[in-house]
Amino acid sequence: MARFATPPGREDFHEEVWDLARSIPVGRVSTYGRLAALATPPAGMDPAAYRAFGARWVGGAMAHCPDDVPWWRVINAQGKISPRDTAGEQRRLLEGEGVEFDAKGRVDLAIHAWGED
DNA sequence: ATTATGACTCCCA
DNA sequence: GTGGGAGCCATAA
Repeated sequence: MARFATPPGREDFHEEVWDLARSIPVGRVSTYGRLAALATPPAGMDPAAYRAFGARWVGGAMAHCPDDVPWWRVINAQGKISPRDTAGEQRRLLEGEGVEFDAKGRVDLAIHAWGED
């Protein structure tokens, strides 16, 4: 499996991402791209490439994160839960924290989004 | 060395 | 608002 979670020489990138994830308050959510933007991008990498793949690396980091990391508070830029086996459980966890989903199963990022403010 | 794929995002029809 | 394609990194086969 392509655990695409490692930018060139940035195994600690995971730790930074995990730390950012731990910084997400209860009842708030963030996106892969947002966390990637907050994390330190690999030097010399094209911003466009990082924008696109940084988000994937964040996803990869979440894929095998420690148990103390609130991976369920990380969703995609569409405000939806990324297709995954435990997507239903993720939604349940978020709802348990007070995060509201609309009829389309989407989170209102304007209210619950976190990462910059 | 080449091909396929991935917890993504952006752009355009 | 929805849907499909491109982007361009690293890992696995």
